[in-house]
Amino acid sequence: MRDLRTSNRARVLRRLYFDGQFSRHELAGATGLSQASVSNVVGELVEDQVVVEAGLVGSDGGRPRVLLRVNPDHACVVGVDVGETHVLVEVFDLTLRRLAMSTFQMDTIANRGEAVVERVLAGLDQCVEDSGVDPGRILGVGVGVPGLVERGSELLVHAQTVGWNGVPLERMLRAGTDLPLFIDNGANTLGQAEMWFGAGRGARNAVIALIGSGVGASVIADGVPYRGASGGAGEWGHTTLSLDGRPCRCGAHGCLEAYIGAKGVLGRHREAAGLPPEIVDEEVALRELLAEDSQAAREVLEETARYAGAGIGNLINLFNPERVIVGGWAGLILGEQLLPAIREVAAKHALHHPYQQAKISLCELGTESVAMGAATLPVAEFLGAGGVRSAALMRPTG
Amino acid sequence: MRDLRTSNRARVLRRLYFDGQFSRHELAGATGLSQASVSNVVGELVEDQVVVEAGLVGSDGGRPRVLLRVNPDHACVVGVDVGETHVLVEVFDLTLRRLAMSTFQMDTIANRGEAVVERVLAGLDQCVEDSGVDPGRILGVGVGVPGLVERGSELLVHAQTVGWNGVPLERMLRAGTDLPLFIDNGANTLGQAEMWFGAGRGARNAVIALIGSGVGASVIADGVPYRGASGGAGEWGHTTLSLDGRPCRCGAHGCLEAYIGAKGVLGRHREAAGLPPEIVDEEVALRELLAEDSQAAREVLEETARYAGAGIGNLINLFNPERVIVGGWAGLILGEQLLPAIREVAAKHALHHPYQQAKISLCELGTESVAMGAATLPVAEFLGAGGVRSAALMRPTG
DNA sequence: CGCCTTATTTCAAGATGTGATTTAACCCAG
DNA sequence: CTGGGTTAAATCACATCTTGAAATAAGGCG
Repeated sequence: MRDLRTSNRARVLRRLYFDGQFSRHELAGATGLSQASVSNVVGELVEDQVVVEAGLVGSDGGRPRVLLRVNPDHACVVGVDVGETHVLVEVFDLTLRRLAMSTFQMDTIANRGEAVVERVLAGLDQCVEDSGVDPGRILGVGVGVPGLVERGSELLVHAQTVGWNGVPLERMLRAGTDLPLFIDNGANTLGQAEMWFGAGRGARNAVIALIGSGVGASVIADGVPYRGASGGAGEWGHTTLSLDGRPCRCGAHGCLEAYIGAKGVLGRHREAAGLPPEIVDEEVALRELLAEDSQAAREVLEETARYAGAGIGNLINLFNPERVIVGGWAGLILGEQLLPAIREVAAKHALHHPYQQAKISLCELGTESVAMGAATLPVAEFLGAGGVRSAALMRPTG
Repeated sequence: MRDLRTSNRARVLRRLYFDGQFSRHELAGATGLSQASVSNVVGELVEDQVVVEAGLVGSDGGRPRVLLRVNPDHACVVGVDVGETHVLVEVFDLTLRRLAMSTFQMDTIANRGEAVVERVLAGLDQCVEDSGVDPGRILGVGVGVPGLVERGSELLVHAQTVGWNGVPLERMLRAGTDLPLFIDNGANTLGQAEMWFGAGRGARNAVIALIGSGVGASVIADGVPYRGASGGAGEWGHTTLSLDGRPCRCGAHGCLEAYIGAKGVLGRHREAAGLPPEIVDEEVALRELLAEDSQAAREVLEETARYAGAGIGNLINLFNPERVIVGGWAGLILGEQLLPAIREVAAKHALHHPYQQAKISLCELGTESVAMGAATLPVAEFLGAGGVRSAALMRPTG
């Protein structure tokens, strides 16, 4: 009994959130509830101002239907993208339209957890002020971080590449804000954004394959993010694709990342061209490589497509997804040109049947989607609680 | 309201099924229900004879607790293992103790769907007679098949290796029995058996890695089998581990199966020894290889451990499981000797954090567990329905 | 034998879903 | 402009279910 009403509210609310406007009558059909129950539930939701009426739709001779929709201004959420060299804070309304943003570049966040926290809190204050929202309406703050999030007795962030080794980010942020905090791997939050609003809409099983300097993946299984036993699932970049192959920064050999990560692609090119390693702007270098009209460049790119295609083939064989969504800054640059070749290779390496099911495409949202995806976390909590601030959304003090 | 009682019955029943005996009092704590509700629910379950009282436990001065347990004789289930060269039918009581079995060897089931159906039905009749159970008490028949099960408008079995290309097994069996049918990939049913009664007990995230002539995996994510978009998830054997490596029977190159499948191991050995390919009893040959005291054999086995370890490392990186359970007839033979080496290699290829979470061990149940796991399917349905024959368990006719 | 402790059942109240019925709102023909 | 027709939404009465509290059951122990 306790949470029957809650779950029915959640059903109705989710439908309205993701599938737009419905009348009470249509909601009954869509949610499987009786019309009487929908009436009751909607009545509560309207009274709570979570849902508002959005006009009438006349019909051929009957009482017009009253369309309902989620009230975007009922509450707002904050999304934070902690990248390896920047901190981005954004405020959204309930439907994730951006109200304000604040961005800050850093040389590196390596070993600078305190500075990151400071920037996040400053950006939060700034954004709230700029957007003019009532702080009491903020459902929570979602934070995407560039590493593994371990949920033990305390939430710890492990981001090897920037020297974060068990950073208690939640506790550190908690010292500066009372808002509910939701912290997850940035790859997962980006994936979540694509699932809600991008290339993953409508899919229940998808893999978002992210290629940047590093390589990772976000897995959605049966509609929910799959995190594994300790939040470490989806480490696609360090799967072995070529036993005893190129050395990888993780210490192993033959990892996918060593071939298709931006550093791997550029490194292979410089080796092929007989040049010494050099520190460059990777994004510029990658674009130059794609534009370069040389045998060496073509070969490196062809090989990149072969590795990426085989890697995606592996994802298809193991996860049998409806969608494989390629993203990450390097993934988008490479994908634009190489996607047809990648599809071809994946088709060769994946089994016929699962390959048929999988649509391989590029991410549709920009790189800001890490913050937007982070902001989905408090929204998801809110929807699941049927449009009420659940325990997880209660501010610890008052 | 509709299924609140059902879900509470299911909660109580599952607890009793998987965690043994409880008093009503303890059940209240364990399920989160109030004592009054537990009393009501248990009252119904006892009246339905799904649950029986199992004696008293005295205490220091209070009313003794009445222990409850699932009634093994309330119902029974049938499990069928359709292998590439045999059909095994077993009858179990509700707690999956075997009551009877019937096995039948075939040269091959290739292109012999009709013959398989005939043997399954004959075995079913035989077993029911041998066990003396009332056919009306049979909850259903679970069938594990050696291939992919596609659940579309009609259930179709695709088993490439035996030439089954869209065999409508459910319809074919339906012609010979009214019992509810549950058909799944044999790898999945075996995995299910290990999760309920074997090496996977208590884990919520696990991968069962099966090595036989072919290689596959069964993935359990958050306690439920993960099947992907169309039942084709877990095709571990055809993930690429060595780009452009050994040719695989699937047509691609460098598949894991080409290295660690029984055929792959034996083939590599014969090549290393400079012998021509030969048709042999693979199991015997594999045992001989393990016993052989030669440089060539040692190298082949060492290489096998390296491939298997890297393959398992990939599973760990992608799924972050609590357990990796190695099985399959060849997996058990190889694993017994190579498991330490495999663990070592996996540790090198997997990232540190997810590797730490994963316990790598061997299957605990014998090869009959395919049939037993198949039998868990109707039981799971029964438990989920709160100990009632749900729609899925209703016999189509009367 | 009666008090104490603990387990289970009973009871009354409150919450909720649902089918049937009623009311609301609008179209349109006459 | 009025009344019938039509569809949407609200209301009602009832059945179901959970639950905290109180009552009852069952045994130990002084």
